[in-house]
Amino acid sequence: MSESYRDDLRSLDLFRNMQRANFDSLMRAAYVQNFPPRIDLIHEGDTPDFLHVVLTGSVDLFSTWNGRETSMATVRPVSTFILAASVKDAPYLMSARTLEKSRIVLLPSEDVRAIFDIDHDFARAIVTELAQCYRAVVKNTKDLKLRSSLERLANYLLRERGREGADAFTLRMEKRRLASSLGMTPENLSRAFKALEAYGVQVTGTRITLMDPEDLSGFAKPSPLIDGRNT
Amino acid sequence: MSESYRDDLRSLDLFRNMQRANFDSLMRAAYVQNFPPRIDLIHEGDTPDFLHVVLTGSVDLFSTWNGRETSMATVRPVSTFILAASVKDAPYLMSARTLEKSRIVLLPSEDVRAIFDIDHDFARAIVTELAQCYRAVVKNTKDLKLRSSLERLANYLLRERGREGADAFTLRMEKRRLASSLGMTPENLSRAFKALEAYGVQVTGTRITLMDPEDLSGFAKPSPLIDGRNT
DNA sequence: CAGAATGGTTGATCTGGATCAAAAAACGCT
DNA sequence: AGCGTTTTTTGATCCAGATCAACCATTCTG
Repeated sequence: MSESYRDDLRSLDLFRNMQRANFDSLMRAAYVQNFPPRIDLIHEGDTPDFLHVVLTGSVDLFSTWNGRETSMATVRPVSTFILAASVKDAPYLMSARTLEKSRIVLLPSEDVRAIFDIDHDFARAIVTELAQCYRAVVKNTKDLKLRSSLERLANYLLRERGREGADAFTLRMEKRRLASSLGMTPENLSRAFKALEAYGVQVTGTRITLMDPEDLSGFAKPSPLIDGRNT
Repeated sequence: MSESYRDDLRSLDLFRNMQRANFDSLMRAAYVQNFPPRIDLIHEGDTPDFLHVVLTGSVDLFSTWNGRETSMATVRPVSTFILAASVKDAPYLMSARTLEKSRIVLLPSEDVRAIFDIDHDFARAIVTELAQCYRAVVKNTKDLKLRSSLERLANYLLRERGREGADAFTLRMEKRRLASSLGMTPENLSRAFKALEAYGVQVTGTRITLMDPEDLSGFAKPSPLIDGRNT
């Protein structure tokens, strides 16, 4: 494992405060792998052999049932995924596939659990991370159950604006996946963008410009308890 | 705090393995309160001063946005709620109200965090609990995004049957709340029950009888990755 | 026990969003 | 650059589920 990857991992909240010796031991068991786009990394129902960390590229977490499929989340560098399954040693609830060429670190779940048992700072970091994940999913549920698809899109755009810190930005995923993650069809997303023109949303390909964020915000009614990133 | 309450708490996975001294210190700071039905216990957005434990009765976790409201979960004895907010010291994402007369233990979040810092077994238990909660919400999201309301109801009934271990059972909540927790309207729930008669579902008031669980199951297509209780 | 709430059901209607079909645009790939 | 594939858009139609309104059934309460 190269030094630079090591440092990337060490900079994550999850690994930052653990003891050096434990981090080193975790790293010795780890290995890095490069994947082409659209490769299945894990399949829901499988045993969580590894905790995954995305170093570069991006990964789609999705689920299927009865021939249907929905996008649950997107994982971007540098962050981990399927921590809950790893620490509980319970089957994956979601599948994962690369969206683009991606470099991914695999940490054997067994080692993660072993070090969790002996390193209190690591345990603490895991708690914080899990609580964060839990709260993110709760917010997502509120978004789904309390808002219409148009409202979800509007709030999504405002969140992206917040991330970027600018009124114009580029969508970070293709529209079909955005539609799925917002719980709607691609056709409907297209029409929803049209409908938001009335609130100053301009769309050119993947380029979004919010001409009147105040107006859009008046419609979207964002709430820190649904849209907040840190709360 | 009476002995019997103490034992009820101690029997929870969350507190079972922590050191006696730490458990005692947590109990000293705790107090028990009785609430009548339909009392607001916490309000989303507030600061999480206490970790709550339901001893008797039941509590509804719900969320609101823009004048709408949705039921997120029901907490039944003996279990805790809003653990994530407590350990993160971040605002509640959900509100809570008693459904019936309830006895509830309040543990100051501050003490929970302090003891979490010094008791590794407690930390471990918190991780397990949070991972469990996280996975429950993920399953709920899959239920919402991948299934129609009729399918959600059918699977709900099959899960209740599994819990009870019998083909006939009584709904544990009023239908209006069931509707909300399944993400539908009361009117629609009523019609959905009608529609499931075709699969041997008999409804008399709150009494449900599944005349042909196999047939219902063939329609509902339950999956351990959505409906499983322990996985 | 009457009468008022509250919860549940039923019917009629409406609408958000899905589905189907097809054209247009964007994106590889050789 | 040019061809085939995939994505996106547009239009037409359909359907699940929401809404509105009325009515019935409970249960609470004075």
